[in-house]
Amino acid sequence: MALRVATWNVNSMKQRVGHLAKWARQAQPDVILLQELKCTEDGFPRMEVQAAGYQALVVGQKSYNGVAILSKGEIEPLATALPDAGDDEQARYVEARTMGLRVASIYLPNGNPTDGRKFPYKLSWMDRLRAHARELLASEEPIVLGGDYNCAPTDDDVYDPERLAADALCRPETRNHFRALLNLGVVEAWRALHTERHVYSYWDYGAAFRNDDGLRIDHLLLSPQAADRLQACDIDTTPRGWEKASDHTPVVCELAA
DNA sequence: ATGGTTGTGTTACAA
Repeated sequence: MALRVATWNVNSMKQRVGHLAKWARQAQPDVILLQELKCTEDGFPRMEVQAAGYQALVVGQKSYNGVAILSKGEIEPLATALPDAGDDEQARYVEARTMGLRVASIYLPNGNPTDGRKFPYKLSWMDRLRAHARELLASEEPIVLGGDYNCAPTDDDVYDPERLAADALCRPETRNHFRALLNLGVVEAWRALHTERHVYSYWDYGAAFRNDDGLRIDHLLLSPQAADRLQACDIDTTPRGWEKASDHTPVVCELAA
């Protein structure tokens, strides 16, 4: 029986707990990496998540950010932030061991607007992620680093590359940092198994989903030991079409047992 | 089209 690992930026856990439970019933993922909870650990709907069949490890903060790892198995917490946090208190990283994997839920900074403090913060956060990923890979474990990377890796992952060329999600600096992460030896699961262009995981609110004006910015990055077990990876657009949807939709991979 | 939308939490900010 294959192991299913999903990532989903839910854009408010409070607003989306119903969608999460409904989708989990249909898709039956074993592990779900969540981003943009927009709640504290105290505000996390633990009972509903438990009723859906999942244990949860939550790193939250008021109003913004927030990440969690949900699992049908036991969760051994390993980290609640990236190393070298300094004065960075934003809840964007959580890591654990579960179902025989090491997993992390990542909410990479958006970086817009690019002319202020946010873009340098994004790039330095990516540097910290890469340094930590290098350490993790030395363990030679099966690892899944999943989340909202706020990076469309190439123009093939963007509905209108020219219009978004200067956006922090597409800027060359962002893409160079993302490639540097891949160059450590991790595999981006969806692209490893698909050649289609212009397939997306995020669409802005308004008419974007209707018009398929999206970006592919939610990714599952696998260590070689996980990538050797990769059997499938798909983007499930169903929940994006539901009433009161998140602006992101889940990405799911299957790993051989 | 110089718009448009959502969520949090307060009338602004982040996305």
